[in-house]
Amino acid sequence: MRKIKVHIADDHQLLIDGIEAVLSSEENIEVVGSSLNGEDVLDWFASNEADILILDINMPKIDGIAVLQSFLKNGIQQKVIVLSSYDDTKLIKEVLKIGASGFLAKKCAGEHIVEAINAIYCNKQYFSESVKDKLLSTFTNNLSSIEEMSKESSFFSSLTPRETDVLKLICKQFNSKEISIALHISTNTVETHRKNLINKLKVKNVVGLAIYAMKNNIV
Amino acid sequence: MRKIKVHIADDHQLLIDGIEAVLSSEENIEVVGSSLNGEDVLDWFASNEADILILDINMPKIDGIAVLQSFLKNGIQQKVIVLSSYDDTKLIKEVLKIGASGFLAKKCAGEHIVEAINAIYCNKQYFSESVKDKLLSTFTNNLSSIEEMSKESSFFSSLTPRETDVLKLICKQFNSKEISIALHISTNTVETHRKNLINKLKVKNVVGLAIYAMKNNIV
DNA sequence: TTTTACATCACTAAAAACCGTTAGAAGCAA
DNA sequence: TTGCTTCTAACGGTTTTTAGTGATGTAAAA
Repeated sequence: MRKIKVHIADDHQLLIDGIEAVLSSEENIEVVGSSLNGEDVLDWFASNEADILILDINMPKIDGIAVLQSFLKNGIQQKVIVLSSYDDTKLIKEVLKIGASGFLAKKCAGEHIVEAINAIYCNKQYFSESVKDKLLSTFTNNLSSIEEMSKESSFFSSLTPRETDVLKLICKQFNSKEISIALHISTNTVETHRKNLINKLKVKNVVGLAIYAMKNNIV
Repeated sequence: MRKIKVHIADDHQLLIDGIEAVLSSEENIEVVGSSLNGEDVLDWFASNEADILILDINMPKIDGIAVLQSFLKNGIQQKVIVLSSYDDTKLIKEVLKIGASGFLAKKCAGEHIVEAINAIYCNKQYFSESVKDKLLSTFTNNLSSIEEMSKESSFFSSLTPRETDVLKLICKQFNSKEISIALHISTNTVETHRKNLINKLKVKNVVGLAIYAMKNNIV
């Protein structure tokens, strides 16, 4: 019998080992590789292949979203199950749009990951219960959700290097003046970057920025 | 042979199942229970016992710190291995002070959890490599670290209910006026709570508050 | 009973953040 | 070349946060 080849990507080795241990009792599933960050995922898939990629969103360097976008850009048809700590509706829609086949919240049980792998291997989709609920409530609460989805697009448009620099320092609780000194630029420039960050990430203030940064492991 | 009884507490069922799967291959270790939040941990330990508690810091309702404090308060001598996504020096020192015997960053490998359980069962301490590095660098960088530790004490002194209310709304990117409306109090009061939060948590501004909230799963 | 912690509100003044808009220079790609 | 993005910078103005200090009522704890 041909086994389903799985690659696991998560920045917590403990979770990788855990999932691997869960899957080891499944006879038709084989873990063929793992990565601790998005860069490693792309490197691995450049010279290897797997049937299914289990991909965490929150990873350092290159995050899960960027990995999916890279697959999309390069026309790689990879079956992906997205893992996330947050079952955020925006996040779910976004990853589905950019090519994920399934979405599992980390709070779901280990058995579901087996179900998800089997379902997606058979070209089905898979969502954990909590995720289904979230999605349904959005559709019932808002009839124009399709338009909204397109508006929400490019929500995860990646930040420029400089914006990332500024964001990191914001999260160190630096104010604009301190950031300007650290980066050797004027405070006006720092404030421009701040404004652009707030607009780009569609948040209201620095708190939104900090939370975005935390959720996306920029900190 | 008597098996080491282990209880696992983490808000991600997937991680619990993973650790359980990792431990299932160990003959001398037995998982006797698990909890998805701090409240469940306290309930469980009220009528059961385990040799070792593997305790995640970031949990909803009652977090890991509060669980440890509760053990301390009630004179319960429980061997605890603390799990955390963040190998923050402050955090490590704090949990050791309030009774943890070991500290594992989630980014460490599954095998280390087995090592940690065995070591702590024999009344030793256990730290993952990254944690050791962090601690050492603090001691070398700062000779007066002992005094600092005592200063840092009560860092995690829990917030009052009202402060928590305000903090939650801050994390929703509400400003003071919006918070005052939401909580039916004056903006002056809201600003007092903000000030107290900033002083109590020893942060510089709202960003520090937001990050604290994220790390402690208040959001 | 006295102290302590908590929640509430107020006033001032300075610092910082936020908003909108404009615009030049550099680099890269169609 | 032209268009696009990024980084840089500036101006003027409004809103919000932060810091410091003080004060009151209430309820629980010592």
